[in-house]
Amino acid sequence: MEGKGCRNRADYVFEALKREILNLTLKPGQPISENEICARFDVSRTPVREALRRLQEQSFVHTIPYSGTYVTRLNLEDIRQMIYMRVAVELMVMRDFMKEATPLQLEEVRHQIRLQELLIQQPDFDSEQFHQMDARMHAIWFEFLGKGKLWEFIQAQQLHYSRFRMLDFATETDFSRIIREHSYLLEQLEQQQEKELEDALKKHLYISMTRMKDVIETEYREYFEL
Amino acid sequence: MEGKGCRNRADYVFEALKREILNLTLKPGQPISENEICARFDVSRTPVREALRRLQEQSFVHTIPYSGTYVTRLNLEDIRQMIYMRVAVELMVMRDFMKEATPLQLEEVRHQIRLQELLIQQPDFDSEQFHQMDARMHAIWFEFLGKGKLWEFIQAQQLHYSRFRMLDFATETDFSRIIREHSYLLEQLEQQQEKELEDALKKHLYISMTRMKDVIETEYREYFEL
DNA sequence: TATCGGAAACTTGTATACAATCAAATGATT
DNA sequence: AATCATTTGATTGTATACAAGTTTCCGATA
Repeated sequence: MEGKGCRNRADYVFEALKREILNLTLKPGQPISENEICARFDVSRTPVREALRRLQEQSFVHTIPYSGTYVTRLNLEDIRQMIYMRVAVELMVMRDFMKEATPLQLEEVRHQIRLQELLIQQPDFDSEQFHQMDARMHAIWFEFLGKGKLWEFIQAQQLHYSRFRMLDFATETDFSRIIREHSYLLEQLEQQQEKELEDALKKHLYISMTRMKDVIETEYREYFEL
Repeated sequence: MEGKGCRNRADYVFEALKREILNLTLKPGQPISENEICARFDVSRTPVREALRRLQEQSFVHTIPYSGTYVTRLNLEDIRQMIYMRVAVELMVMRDFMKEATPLQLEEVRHQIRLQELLIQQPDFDSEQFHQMDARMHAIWFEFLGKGKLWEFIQAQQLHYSRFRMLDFATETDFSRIIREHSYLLEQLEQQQEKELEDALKKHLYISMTRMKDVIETEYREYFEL
């Protein structure tokens, strides 16, 4: 019960529901019954409602008064604009980093890429592990620039995008492609090739968007708005 | 009571408190008494607590269990990184807009700038009006690119920055400077001067940061962390 | 006087009862 | 059989009582 930053029952329910929404255990569009949650966690409606209001504030659920509460559906256009934002921010971070990167820092980045290569060579590696390593990879640029909080913020506000990527990961098989792209990014950064860096980063971040277009239209259509 | 999107008492309290926090009626660091709020709005603790939990989720207040609830203080480093993000996003938007701007759209921007000039020539103009016009100005780039939602998002996540700017506006007297900067931005955009555009935008957005440094250290020190 | 202990008065956390509203099922009417 | 009004059961919204913990204050004690 008291795992992580759960200082009370409302926190616990909030974290649990958030986790289930993010890993798609609770499906987009699915109705959520307050009383059912109460029974599941053996708490009263008060902490459950607090959790739901907080989830609503982050647009993970929406409530229709006197009617019902539902897990929000994914919105492709919103996700597209979020990725646009992330490209813009990460590009500026990389350009700034390019100007002042020390050999020690560059080696640290290379180290991260080599770790990724070793991970996917293990026969039973967990895609969740890779996800974390990928995030760590992107986080490093920010931290070296003293913009760690900004990365935290970007991540926090991209949780819907991460829900989208959850769908993506099920179909992803070629992890080596991602690593090759990381290598290429570092290469262009070291050689101060601004234009190539920009194009590569855009491609790297937008690719899941294009890959998923058809999957959405068929299998998971009901997970999306419109 | 039912003004705007207030569907219930909790919504009403939330909007009211949020407004008071943003315009600094409720001062950073100030304790908030649930019972006092109850008395003020003549509602029970339930909707008040819902409002506070939502405000907490947006980091406008923080609650120490069994102890108290307080308006969050401003964090200069956080604000700095937020502005960095905004520069990155807005710069990319302007660069993209530069490539595909139509004469009609450019005229619309010029129109906005002229409106600002006319506004500050009125002897009794409201600085809040100017604030809105300034926001409208920046919003236009996004809308023309079909990224309106992204601007909404940026704004929503920059409410702390807006709290900071509230302090700034009290001391701001030279609104014509801001308008001159807008004109200059448009000029560089029309002439496709990427480098100059970038420098001007950075200066335009970072300037309040540098202007406020000394004010913070003296008059409003207790509004900030550290 | 200074320090420690404990009671009292605050704070937030939780459970519960009930009110308000909506949505679906039901039955009367055409 | 179809339609409309009503009832029934669902949901969320609100008030209140009490539990749990923290802080403050005051007095006993060294």
